[in-house]
Amino acid sequence: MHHGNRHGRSEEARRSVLEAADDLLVERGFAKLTIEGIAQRAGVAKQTVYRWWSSKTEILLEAFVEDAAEELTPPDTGDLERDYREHLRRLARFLTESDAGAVFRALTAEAQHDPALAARLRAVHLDRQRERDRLPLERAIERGGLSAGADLDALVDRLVGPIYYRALVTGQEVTDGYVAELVRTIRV
Amino acid sequence: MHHGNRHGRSEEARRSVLEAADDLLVERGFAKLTIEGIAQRAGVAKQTVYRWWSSKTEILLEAFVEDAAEELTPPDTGDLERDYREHLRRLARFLTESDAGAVFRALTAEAQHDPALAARLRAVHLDRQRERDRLPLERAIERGGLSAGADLDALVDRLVGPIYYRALVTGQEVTDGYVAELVRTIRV
Amino acid sequence: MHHGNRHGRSEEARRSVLEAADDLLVERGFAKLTIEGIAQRAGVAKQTVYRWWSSKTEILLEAFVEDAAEELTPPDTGDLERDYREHLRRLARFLTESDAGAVFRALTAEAQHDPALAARLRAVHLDRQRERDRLPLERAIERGGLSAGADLDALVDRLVGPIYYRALVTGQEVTDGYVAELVRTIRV
Amino acid sequence: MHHGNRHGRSEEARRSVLEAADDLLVERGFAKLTIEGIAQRAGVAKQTVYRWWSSKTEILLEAFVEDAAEELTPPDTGDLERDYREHLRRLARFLTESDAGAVFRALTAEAQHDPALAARLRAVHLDRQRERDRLPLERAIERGGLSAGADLDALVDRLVGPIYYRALVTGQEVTDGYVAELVRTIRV
DNA sequence: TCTTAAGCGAGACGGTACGTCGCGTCTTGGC
DNA sequence: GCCAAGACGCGACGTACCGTCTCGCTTAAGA
Repeated sequence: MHHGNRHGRSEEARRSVLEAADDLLVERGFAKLTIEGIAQRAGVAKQTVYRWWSSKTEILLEAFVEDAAEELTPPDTGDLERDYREHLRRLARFLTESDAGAVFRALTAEAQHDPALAARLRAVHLDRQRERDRLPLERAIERGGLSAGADLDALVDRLVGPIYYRALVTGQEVTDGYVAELVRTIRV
Repeated sequence: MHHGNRHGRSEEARRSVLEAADDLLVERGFAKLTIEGIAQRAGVAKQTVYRWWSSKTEILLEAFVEDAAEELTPPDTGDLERDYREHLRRLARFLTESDAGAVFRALTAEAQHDPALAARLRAVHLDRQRERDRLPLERAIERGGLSAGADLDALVDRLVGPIYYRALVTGQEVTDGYVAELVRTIRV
Repeated sequence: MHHGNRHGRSEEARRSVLEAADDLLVERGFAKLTIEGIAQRAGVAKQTVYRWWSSKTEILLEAFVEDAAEELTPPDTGDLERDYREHLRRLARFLTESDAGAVFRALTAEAQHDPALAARLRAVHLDRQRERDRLPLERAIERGGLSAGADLDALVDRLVGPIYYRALVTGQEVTDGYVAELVRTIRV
Repeated sequence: MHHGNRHGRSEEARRSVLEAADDLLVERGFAKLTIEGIAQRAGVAKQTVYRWWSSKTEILLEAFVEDAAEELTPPDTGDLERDYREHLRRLARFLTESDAGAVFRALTAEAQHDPALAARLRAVHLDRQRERDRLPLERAIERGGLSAGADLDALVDRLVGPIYYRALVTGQEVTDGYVAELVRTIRV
């Protein structure tokens, strides 16, 4: 086995770091997550971490993109409201219960006082997620079940916004009934 | 001027600390906000800070409650939609542009990985704010302009949720048109 | 027990550091002597070392002055040559065999590329030692056994110079016979 | 120009390293002399340095032997004292003012806590230098101007010892008068 | 009036983590 | 087979804050 050479970095070290960061975030929380600790858990030199990442949020971002981004694609049942009921339930569960959701919340939290991170987070995840979020609406327009003139952006916001709000701000539970009522408002 | 006495804390020191914390948060951001720095800026001994607060978020929470909580009361014009248009516009501005909003975002961010802080934040601000947020709806019901059976909680979420979502997550601008369309959905 | 307050540093920490430095120099040698290691062995925070000393040589210098400087006072038997035979033998043993001598050699070594240290070393030790080195000559002049016009500085150099030369440069042994012949040259 | 071949080491790389080491020692001092820095300045891979030398002192030793060892041969005027006056003056100047002397002081300094280096330094330089140092004495004996029974080793020590002592330990200046008086003591 | 105890500014303390530098080892592809 | 390049694990550097502590002061209540 070798460690690093001129033709690029050690993939092994890279994976170790991402996994260690993920594990430690879930185990100890963001505040107690340190680069020193990540390096130690990963069995890697601290310098190796600093060589490839500039901060612990960069590591989390890469880890997040790597293993979690594709989870949240809405289903395609041919029924607009049914698709969103399922999708929003999954979104709520992702935000409040999953490990990947914990990483996402940590990143979103840091992005509040780090505009560069906010931009990166949008670029690598949020923009793509937004496209996935609107898929059922686009399919409904294709099927003719929804007016083509609708402001999809605003409509998506009205669906996912309250979910994020409850998950990130008020901490209120997102019940099936809550989701169902939310989805019913699409018919405007 | 005096420092200390045997009957209670120095109000002067308390104010200095809160102001220093507020200023430094806006100047340097949450990550560079340190208790050591707050104490120095406030001209106060570190021990004095630790005597009365347990963390920098506790200080920010007290500062936030002290100077900002009352800003976000919706107007009462007798017109439901007009009240919310104004209220949501103010909410968006508060979240994205004001100093107090920066403190709120920092606290909400920290609350993502600190359940105790999340609970405190709800207790001292969010619950009360929620009551203020629903005032126009309650007045509309009293006026008979809205069905008494409506689920006000869910309705409030559908109004403020998208605002928080844009301000805290996607960073998209909240335009007057966006607010107007959002408010129009109340009539369901 | 207390650690530090506004009325000066902890004497306990100071002693621990000096002893740890002394011990570690003898155990591991100068190259493997680290401030991190000294702090750990002394049971002291690294910052406490840096607060009071600027380098490991500063620590060694203080330790050296504290426990070793007074060892090398020549005896006073009333016999000039006898006094120097004894003194030079002790000097050789100090330089090549004692722990304090090891510290002295380390400091002299560092002083080769650190003029500030060289000056400090002279100020706190060498100048005083030089005065002790010439005592037998001065007593001999008082007794009338030596011409008052002699260049004492040069004479002292001719006595101690070869001892330092063998101890620090060539590593040749300093035998009793060598010392005896050296001392015999005083009668010029 | 070529880099590497299958028939032995690159003389070009060797020279670059020795020159870089010499230059950097004089420019930055021994403490700031690093193998990493030498390799970079020499335009050579770190591995190439490690392939041929085991430490920075080994490099300096080779550099020292290469360019400086022959400077200190005493003149041969046929006059014992005159030869030594000139030789000791040159020795003092070498030790305190020349670049090669800086390298020598650095090596002697390191040799204080590195017996292997001390032995190497003697083997490659000091022993030979000692032979050069005694040449005038040997010539004087041949000429009959000095008793054949004299202890030449001790005599040489009494001449060069004080010079090294002043140069390496006390830092006092070595004046022409000082040298002259020292040389006068040969006639014992 | 005089003691006395609580709060104060100050700052040293034992720690942990920071981000950087240099160590000595390694692997690679080119010559 | 040596070379330039450079990533790697490692360990120490010197710094910044952490949260705790002791100190001498000021002050006001109560003995």
